[in-house]
Amino acid sequence: MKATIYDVAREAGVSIAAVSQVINGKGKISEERRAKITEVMEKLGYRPSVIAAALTGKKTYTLGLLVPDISNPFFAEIARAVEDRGDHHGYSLVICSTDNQDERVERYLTLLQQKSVDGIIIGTGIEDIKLLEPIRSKSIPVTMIARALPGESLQTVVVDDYEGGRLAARHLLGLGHTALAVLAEHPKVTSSQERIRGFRETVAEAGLSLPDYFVKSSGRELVKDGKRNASELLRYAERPTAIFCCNDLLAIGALQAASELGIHVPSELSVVGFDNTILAQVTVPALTTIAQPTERMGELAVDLILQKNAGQPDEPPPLRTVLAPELIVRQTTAALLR
Amino acid sequence: MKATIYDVAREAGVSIAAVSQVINGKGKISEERRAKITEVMEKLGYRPSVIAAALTGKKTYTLGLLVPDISNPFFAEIARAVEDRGDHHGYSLVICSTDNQDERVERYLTLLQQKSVDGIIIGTGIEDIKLLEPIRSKSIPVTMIARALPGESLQTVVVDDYEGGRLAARHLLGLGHTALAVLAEHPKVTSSQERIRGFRETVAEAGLSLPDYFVKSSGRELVKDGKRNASELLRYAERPTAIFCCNDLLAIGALQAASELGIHVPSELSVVGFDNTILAQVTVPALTTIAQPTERMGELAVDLILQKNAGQPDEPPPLRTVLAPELIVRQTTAALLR
DNA sequence: TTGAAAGCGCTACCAC
DNA sequence: GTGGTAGCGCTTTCAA
Repeated sequence: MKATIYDVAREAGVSIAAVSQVINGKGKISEERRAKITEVMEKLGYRPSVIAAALTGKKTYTLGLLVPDISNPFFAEIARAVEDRGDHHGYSLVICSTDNQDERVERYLTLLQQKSVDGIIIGTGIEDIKLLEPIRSKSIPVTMIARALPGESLQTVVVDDYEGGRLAARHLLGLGHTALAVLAEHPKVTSSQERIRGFRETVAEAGLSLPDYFVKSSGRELVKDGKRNASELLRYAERPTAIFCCNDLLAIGALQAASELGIHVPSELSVVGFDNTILAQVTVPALTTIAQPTERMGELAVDLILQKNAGQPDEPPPLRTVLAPELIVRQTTAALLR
Repeated sequence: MKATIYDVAREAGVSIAAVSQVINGKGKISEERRAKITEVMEKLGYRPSVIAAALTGKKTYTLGLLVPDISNPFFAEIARAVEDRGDHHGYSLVICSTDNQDERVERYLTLLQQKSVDGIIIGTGIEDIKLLEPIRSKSIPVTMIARALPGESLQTVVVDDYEGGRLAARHLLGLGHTALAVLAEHPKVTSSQERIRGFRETVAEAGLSLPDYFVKSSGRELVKDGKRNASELLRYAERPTAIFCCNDLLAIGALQAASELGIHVPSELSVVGFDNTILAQVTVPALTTIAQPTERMGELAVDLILQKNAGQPDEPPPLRTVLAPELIVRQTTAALLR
């Protein structure tokens, strides 16, 4: 049986109030009693119930994290970063894979609310912003991570997707490519849209264009869809010499398509990914990609939601924190041979 | 402000007991009152507090999952499987990355206990079995997944690691390899030990031996350590023609080492991984590996811990469920050329 | 059918 | 310093 605060009090011959005091290290107790109580707690293997404490208004020390899919390497990394920082502050993490379905987002949101989590970090897209209404009105802190919600005034921690797209474009342009294509995620994924916007504008600035038929969207099966779409692109009479993929999974698909079609990477085709997941390090050739500072993002998101702005304790936290992406040049990009 | 059961009761002009009844769909209430109460709940956006309900002896509908590292693709997949099955039964999942450190295991275990989770699924190794004592004595259901604890009478769901090792050995032997080496995980990882045992015995049955200097253990940096160890192996005057790696990450390291040394895979070196994570599909050449049925494992572990043996409701659940591994032949293994 | 009331384990306030 | 006690939100008898 689990020991309760009453068991400890009785065994130590004191009141539960006294026990509560030593649990929370507050109030005044004689050293003697404190020692006695501590000893009894030890002996009984007593662990205060977070549930009961939470009911009296204290926190649950639990955070919720919504991601599209925890088995997606990028989000697994985000989750790890969030978990670590949460743990650092004494919080644990409830994981919720939404598969990008609003219906699941809604379910999880009310579930987390019912469980009285102290905050919810959202790293998944939400189509219908109204879904957030219920939890906002219950004043549960919410922070977005790796995904921005257009027009919403939510705290957000993202990488500069637009700039990431620009980095990719500049890199490819610098290598002499002029026939550029893009493998996008599902059209509703905002980060993907931004990356493409940055890419497209940079390409335009170079006096080139990115025709619509050179931009392919994917569904849920990232690798497979990426492969299929890349395959299509590479079969055009005038095929692209470089493909910018909105994430590493899509890039893997592109690499597979190229390999299957006997198109050599990077001499005949350059491929750039996004996210710099572990996958980028294991492909051969190793994938050139745009890195997101996942660890930093996790830290910031957690600190923000817990209102632990270590830095300037008085300044109101920024509503939008945009981190710089970084181009990681590996082996899938090269100057165009002719 | 969050609405409570009192708010609903007052607003509907009934007692909280009545509200409680409609929440739980129990007891007898007139259709009229039920409708009225439901309406008020709706209007107030009322969501019963799981915390408060849990305090009265009901469940928390939360499960804990311990894994070495959620950012490791294999465990991310296990987590997804567990999450899905838990969700299926109405439970949410708290993730705990232990980094294989007993100290963290201990911390997380008491934390989960304090949060009154309804069960803990452990997918990480534990050196000191005594760590489980506290939670076992508090009678919190515990189930092991993907990892077995030697000599412990805990419900366990694992793949047949020994058989997995045999599969790998038979495959390699069948291809004509005689100079076999192994890339192991940390010596304390039991699943790794079993895989090697199966591998070694099968090799022995073929009249060959697996010298100790052909078996290398790794630390925490799987890919890096795998690369370093493989590099060493491949530099021996008499180098192995095939390497069995205890997981895909190590195999990636081996692939990188081979590539760096200009040793062609699979014509000069065959590599077999373990786990069949997404990584195995993205390497080039694609990795031959031993698959674990992660989805099924997640289902079983959750059903076991929740005691929902759909099958035979009366039979006591098996203490040890061993699932069959499967050899997935891709492109990193080939017959030995000479 | 319905509601009053006794907890569940803990915190916090208030008297002593 | 110390302990009594009123809740926190909900479930569950037990009378009415």
